[in-house]
Amino acid sequence: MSSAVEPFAETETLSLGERAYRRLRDSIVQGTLSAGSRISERSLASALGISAQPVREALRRLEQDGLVVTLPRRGTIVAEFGLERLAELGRIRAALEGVAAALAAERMTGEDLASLGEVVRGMRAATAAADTEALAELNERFHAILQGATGNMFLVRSLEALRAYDDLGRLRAIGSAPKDMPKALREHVSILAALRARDPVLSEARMRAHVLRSLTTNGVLSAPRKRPA
Amino acid sequence: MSSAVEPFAETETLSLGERAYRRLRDSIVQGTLSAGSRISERSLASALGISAQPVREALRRLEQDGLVVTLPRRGTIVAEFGLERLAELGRIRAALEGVAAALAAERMTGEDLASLGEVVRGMRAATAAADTEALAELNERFHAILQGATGNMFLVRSLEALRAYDDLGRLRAIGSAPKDMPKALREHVSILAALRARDPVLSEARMRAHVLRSLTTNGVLSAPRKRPA
DNA sequence: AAGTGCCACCTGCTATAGCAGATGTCCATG
DNA sequence: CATGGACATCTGCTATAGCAGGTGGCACTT
Repeated sequence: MSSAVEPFAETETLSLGERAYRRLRDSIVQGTLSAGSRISERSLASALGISAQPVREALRRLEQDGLVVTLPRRGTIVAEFGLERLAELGRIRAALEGVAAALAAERMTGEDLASLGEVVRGMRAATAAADTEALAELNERFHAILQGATGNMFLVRSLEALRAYDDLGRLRAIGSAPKDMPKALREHVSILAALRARDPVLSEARMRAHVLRSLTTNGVLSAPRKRPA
Repeated sequence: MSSAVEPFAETETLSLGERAYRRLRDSIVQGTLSAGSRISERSLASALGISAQPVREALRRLEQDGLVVTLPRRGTIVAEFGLERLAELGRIRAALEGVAAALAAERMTGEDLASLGEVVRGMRAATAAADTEALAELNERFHAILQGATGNMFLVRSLEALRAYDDLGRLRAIGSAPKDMPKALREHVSILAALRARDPVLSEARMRAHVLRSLTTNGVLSAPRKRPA
């Protein structure tokens, strides 16, 4: 386990607990810390070159995210997730992103809409060039701008946690086929249109459908299940 | 502030951090710790008769719940919530409870359905007797059984956090009029019917509508807004 | 050889001490 | 009287030390 984690490199402005949290989070999401691995507060602390408290703090937060379970006086291990569980979390994320879209449709400023338009324009170019890497980043920006426009920290935090599971599922399933890139582009365009029209209901429906469709093509969600609205 | 919190009474089996977390959570929800109150790790620790670490741990978790914000090196204060924010959180909760209902419709065992039937039967009696207190408890059981049937810890945890905001909103608005009790009963009955039919889409729609309607009669949600499906 | 109790070790958990940074007060200065 | 700066004091944050409980293995017994 000490081989999976390295000490911190440079002095940053974030607290050690925060840094340890993100570090562990990334390690779990990227699979560096595989499911079932036992994590010791002390050994991990010495591996990171810090004390035990920040590590413990990070583990507590990860536990609240559900990425880790700790048996009192026994140990802490990274949680395991079957495909079924990942599918559940995907559906939850779809619902939350839908609500985020609805809120954004009501609250978004013209500046936000302009930023989104810029992102979508970039998506069109990246799709034409089949640049999957740029597309992934643009997709992240798209959702980040939208969620940020809601101004709701709870929503942002929850979706951030759910994204971790999403990445975790991406490891299990084979990478999404590049042939659905045009489809994703069309969906983003239609979502943006609904946002511009300031239609919460339509924005929510389209966003939710988009996330669900994305999950099915990723193999996380099996059936193209019937959905409301 | 030290007058709002008292030392722990007896030795329980839970960790001090966990106890402090729940204690503070309840105090915030019940309004004992009003919004904007400054919380000091040290003073709160001495008030509870424990050390500072468990308190800090609890504050970190509360921060992740969004109930508290902490400015580095400056202090920790309980977050403030306008009615608008509470309305947002209510809509989020409605969406999540909807997903929970959908999952429950797929996974619920016959035993779970029987328990729900029992609860609904109790609701019918309590509604006839206008016993609001029993009704509140039964309502809580109803949702608890349903959420537990999903077996999804993330969902349960998130909804638990959201319930805190819900209680917070209940303090602001005047108590729900007792005249909507029959309406709530009918909604619960219809939800149970959808669950028995194992219809995820219908269960979700009805549950979501139920939560939204409940929020509107509580005054948290203003308009009886149009909703999907 | 199989069962059993004991003990060293490891775990999460809590307490104490002390750090750097931010704040407010009080005094000297214009 | 107004203003700027130094210091006491508060804050969150981290490190060190030590606690109780749980595990595994080794020796001893039968």
